[in-house]
Amino acid sequence: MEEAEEAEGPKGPKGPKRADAQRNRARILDAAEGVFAEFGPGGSTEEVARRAGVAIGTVFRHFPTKDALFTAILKRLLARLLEEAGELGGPDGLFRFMTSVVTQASAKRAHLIDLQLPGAVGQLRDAVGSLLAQAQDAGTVSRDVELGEVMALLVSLCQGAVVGGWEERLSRRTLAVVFAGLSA
Amino acid sequence: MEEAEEAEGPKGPKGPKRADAQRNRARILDAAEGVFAEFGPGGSTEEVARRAGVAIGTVFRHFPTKDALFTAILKRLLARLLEEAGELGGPDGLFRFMTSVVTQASAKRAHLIDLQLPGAVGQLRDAVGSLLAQAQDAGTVSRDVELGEVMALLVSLCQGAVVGGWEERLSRRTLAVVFAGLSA
Amino acid sequence: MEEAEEAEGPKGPKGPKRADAQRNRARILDAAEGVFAEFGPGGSTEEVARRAGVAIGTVFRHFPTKDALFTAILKRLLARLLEEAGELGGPDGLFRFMTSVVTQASAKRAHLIDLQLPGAVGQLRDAVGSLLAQAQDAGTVSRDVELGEVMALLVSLCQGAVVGGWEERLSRRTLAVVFAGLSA
Amino acid sequence: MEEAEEAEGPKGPKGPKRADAQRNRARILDAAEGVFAEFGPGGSTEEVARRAGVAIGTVFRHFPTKDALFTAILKRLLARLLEEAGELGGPDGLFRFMTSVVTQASAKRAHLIDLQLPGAVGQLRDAVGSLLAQAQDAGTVSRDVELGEVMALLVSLCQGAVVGGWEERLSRRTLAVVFAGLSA
DNA sequence: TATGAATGAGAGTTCATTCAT
DNA sequence: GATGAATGAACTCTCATTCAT
Repeated sequence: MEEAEEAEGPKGPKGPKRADAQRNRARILDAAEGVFAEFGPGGSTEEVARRAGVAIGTVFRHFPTKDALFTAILKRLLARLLEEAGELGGPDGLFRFMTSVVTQASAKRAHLIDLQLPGAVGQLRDAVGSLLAQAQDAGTVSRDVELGEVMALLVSLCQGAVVGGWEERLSRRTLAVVFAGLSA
Repeated sequence: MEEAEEAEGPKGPKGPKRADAQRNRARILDAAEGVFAEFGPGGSTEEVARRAGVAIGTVFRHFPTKDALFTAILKRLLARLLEEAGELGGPDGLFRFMTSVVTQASAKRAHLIDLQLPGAVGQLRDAVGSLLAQAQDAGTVSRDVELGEVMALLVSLCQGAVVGGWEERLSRRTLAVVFAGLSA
Repeated sequence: MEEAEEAEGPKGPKGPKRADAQRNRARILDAAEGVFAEFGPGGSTEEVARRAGVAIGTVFRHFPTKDALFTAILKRLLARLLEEAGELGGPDGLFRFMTSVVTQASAKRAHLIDLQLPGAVGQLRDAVGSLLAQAQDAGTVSRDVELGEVMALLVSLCQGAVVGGWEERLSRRTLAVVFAGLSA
Repeated sequence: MEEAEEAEGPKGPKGPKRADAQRNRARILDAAEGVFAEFGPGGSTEEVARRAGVAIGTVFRHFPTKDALFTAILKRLLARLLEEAGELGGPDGLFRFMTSVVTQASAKRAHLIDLQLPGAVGQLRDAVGSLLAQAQDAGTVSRDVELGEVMALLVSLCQGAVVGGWEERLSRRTLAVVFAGLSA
């Protein structure tokens, strides 16, 4: 319902949505990402409206509940991750993807997981699964490793990076341990 | 006020605190642990009172703010972890400690980190550092590994276990990857 | 936010505030004046809302704290007093002003002073000072009298009228004694 | 009920009240006077207990409600005033009494009036009436003056002194105006 | 009699959500 | 479609009062 702008061309079947409405939608999402990153899920919707430069009513016109906002944020994040995963591949595609995701999480302090989107993990799982297979084919990752623990590690590292506020060096060294474990 | 159990004068327990008060304090902490595990930091204090079977005023007599409750929970958790760490040791003491912590986190869904206690991480860090040194002496963990990434991994895995609701098998396999990485 | 009525830019009223909002603001102030007159500063904000016929949230939208309500009430009262003082003058302007203020205090039971507004007393002091000067020039008030005691008497009489619930006759006779003292 | 200690000798009909109980009663009254002077009627009873060095239960054993505390404070104050009034007399007895009362009010910042005791004003009124009569007989106060306005002025000046925090000079000058008015 | 832990109604305040403008 | 005032339930916290110890 809300993903119209990504899945369709400029004149998709949804009809000619007003330009300012689309602009507002994006600004609200950006603002919300910042607010929830800063204050957690408890961040107030009025603060979102303020940062987006719109009135509170506009926020609720676009996202009828706070949960809808959460969902939309996660959906957008997921789309970006999937796109990135699709562009990667080869022996160290998995490692590069994990590094990228963890780095982003750390930088944006986005609580990737507090905002649960049913099905979202599934899609990401497929993409990671593909990267894992390629890495195992190339011998970069041991055949003993299953997708389950890779996802678990990915999620864990994101959370850890967010709450720990990891610097670049810590991030690199921590990932190195995990990568060594996956290779063993 | 809350540190009675560790900081006592030479003449024993800090005054004859009434038995029912002590009982209530413990019940409130137990209830709060459950409530915050279930609803996150946003869980309501009234729900805590309800589960503890006391009136709301009693909760606030024992813990004058919600934050004081958070702090007390974390303090108790930390004390337990430190005790456990003290009893472990030897080549695989580190691994057994990490396993235990992650398992507990997963079972009790305690957000170990959202509740920040100044100094708490420091004490835990010391205890883990000791276990790490023993493991490195025994050759169980590589000498390249630093305490920083061990702590980062420990925190990450706890967070991951909590949000992911890991089953026993997933927990074991995920830890195995990390342990392999530490040994490499 | 509250100072709109006196501090306005060159292009008139600070934005087209909605009519119902302005109406509500006035009704809340009126209601609050009554509630605090009746119960003192301890009067409840919910009672204010009830009397104003709005929900509690509306009160807090207009006045974000109880103190802001106090301040706004006093500001409005002060504005009225200053306006009245400006219109008076001549030999018995001071006496007429004091009579008017005390009468109002008695009638509305407004605790003129418990609600302290920084600067407020200063402005009133200036206005009273002007009336005093005129009275002294006309010989109605002795030259020995200073502004300090006039203000002290004014405040005292207001307080006394409020707590004493003075009838008209008592008010008149009490003021007569004070006026005689000022003339002597 | 509470005035036992003033009205009776050391072995009055009330029986041999325990010494510590009497001591506690006085300490509580002293503490309460200070607390209510500092925080107004909103001052908390727990603070009273703390300052008196007793537990909260003891406060309520002596004064079953907060209002009872108010009443007792006022009663004690009144007794002192009456005693003082009885010792004064002569031409300027009234003026000296008023000066003394206002000075005390200013010094102790006691809100003499917020704590209304039915009947209390009556007794004080009689005492002041006697002083007034003597002053009028001596010609110090005009025969036109009635007791009503004297009481009103006394109460007003106390209130004014309390909220205004009068210094000695201001107190003296303000009273001088009033006294001039009474003499005229 | 003194204690102080427990009570619970009620306070001020916040915030997701609705709806008249 | 956008606005922002209004709503009211829910929250944290306070305090006069009760009662088991």
